[in-house]
Amino acid sequence: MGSESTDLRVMKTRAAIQSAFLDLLQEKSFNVLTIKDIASAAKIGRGTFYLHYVDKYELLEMVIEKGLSETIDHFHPHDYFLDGQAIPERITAFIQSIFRHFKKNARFFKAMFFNEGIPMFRQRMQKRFLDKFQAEVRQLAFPNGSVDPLMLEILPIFLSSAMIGLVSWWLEQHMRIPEEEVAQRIFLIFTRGPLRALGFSFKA
Amino acid sequence: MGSESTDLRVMKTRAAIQSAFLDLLQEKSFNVLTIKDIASAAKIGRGTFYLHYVDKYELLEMVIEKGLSETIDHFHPHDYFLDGQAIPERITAFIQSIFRHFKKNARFFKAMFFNEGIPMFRQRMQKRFLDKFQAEVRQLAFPNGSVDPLMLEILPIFLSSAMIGLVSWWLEQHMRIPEEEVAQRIFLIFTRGPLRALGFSFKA
DNA sequence: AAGATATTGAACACTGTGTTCACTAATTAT
DNA sequence: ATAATTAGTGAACACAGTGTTCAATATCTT
Repeated sequence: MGSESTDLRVMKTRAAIQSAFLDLLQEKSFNVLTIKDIASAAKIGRGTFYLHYVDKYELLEMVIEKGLSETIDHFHPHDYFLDGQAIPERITAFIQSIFRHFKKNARFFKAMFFNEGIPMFRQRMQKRFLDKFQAEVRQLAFPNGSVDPLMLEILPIFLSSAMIGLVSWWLEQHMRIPEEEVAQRIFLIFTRGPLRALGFSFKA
Repeated sequence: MGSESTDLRVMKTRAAIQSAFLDLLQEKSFNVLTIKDIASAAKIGRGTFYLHYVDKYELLEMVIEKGLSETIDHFHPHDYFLDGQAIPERITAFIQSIFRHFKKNARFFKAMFFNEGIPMFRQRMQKRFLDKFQAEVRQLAFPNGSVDPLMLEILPIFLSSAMIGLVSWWLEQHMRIPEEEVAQRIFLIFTRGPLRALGFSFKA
């Protein structure tokens, strides 16, 4: 049951299971997927499935974990700031790289975002982003030295929720709009704020 | 099976089912909930459940629909703007009222946000917000007359994702922080933008 | 080539589903 | 109040999916 094994048969079987699983998730809700479905799509015996995973939830767990750790490595908030100044080119470059990563792994993310039965994927993904962010943000030199602690707590949640929502929308639209375009608008929202980005001013 | 019925027995039974259901969702994943669990918590026969709902998914559907339509009525974006100007007091008042609504219906929202097995709740809720927003935003008078269409598409998604994320975080923290405090920070983000809200400036 | 290990497929008990049916209880209409 | 109507009960049933076991077979490793 150990996740590592060099036996060819094991590797082939697991790859077949995971690939068949992702394919099935494009068409059919995770809720109604049966082990029989997965086994026959992967062309293995039903009993064989149980030699590798306790149940379909563990399989999902493994697939998610793999997908998320690959994703999180693209994320280095620390690089986008220098001495309390944001570096615009790096920020837009980062936003674009995020979108490209999602495009490259669209099969995985479409399954995760849009399959009706996947539990808590957004939350899990967000948690991973937040953890990484927290770890890196402590090393940041802040302007003025002191920052409002509540703002420091709220903002990462605000931003990660917003970004995950946007990426999900973009995938849902089949990546219709070039990532450069989207990234540019996001940058505007970041720098000017949502209201001004739409052209609003404020009443005194 | 019609959703409306004035028969006392029917109303009592349905109320018992829905309340037991929400209670169970606080402790146990929707995935592993059985009709038997629900029936015995609601103190009805298992067969009786099927007189009212096709399966547990339809029950969930009904409960969600009820919760969301009550929520969406608290939302009147149209009121927060006047002739291309945002009205600060109204915006903060609105943000606070959102948080209060979630506090008042915490049993429902905790189940929906944090129960492992609820499928796609965030997405569904977001869609309802977006639809309402779209319907109202057309009536808005925009500054300069013309607005970047892509920005107009992206921003509602950005904001609704962010807000849903924040509310969910706030509930998860057991509403530790007064809604006035949170609303004030959100207002800052809206007006100054995320980066400036943290005190960053920009390199040319 | 021999030994080790993974896969197979059939069988098994078990749990939950969704339906039916005759019976009883509660509600509504007269 | 009583009759007519409708809802709830509880037991039985067939069915589908689960997770396990076991001897036989296939495939890898050394």
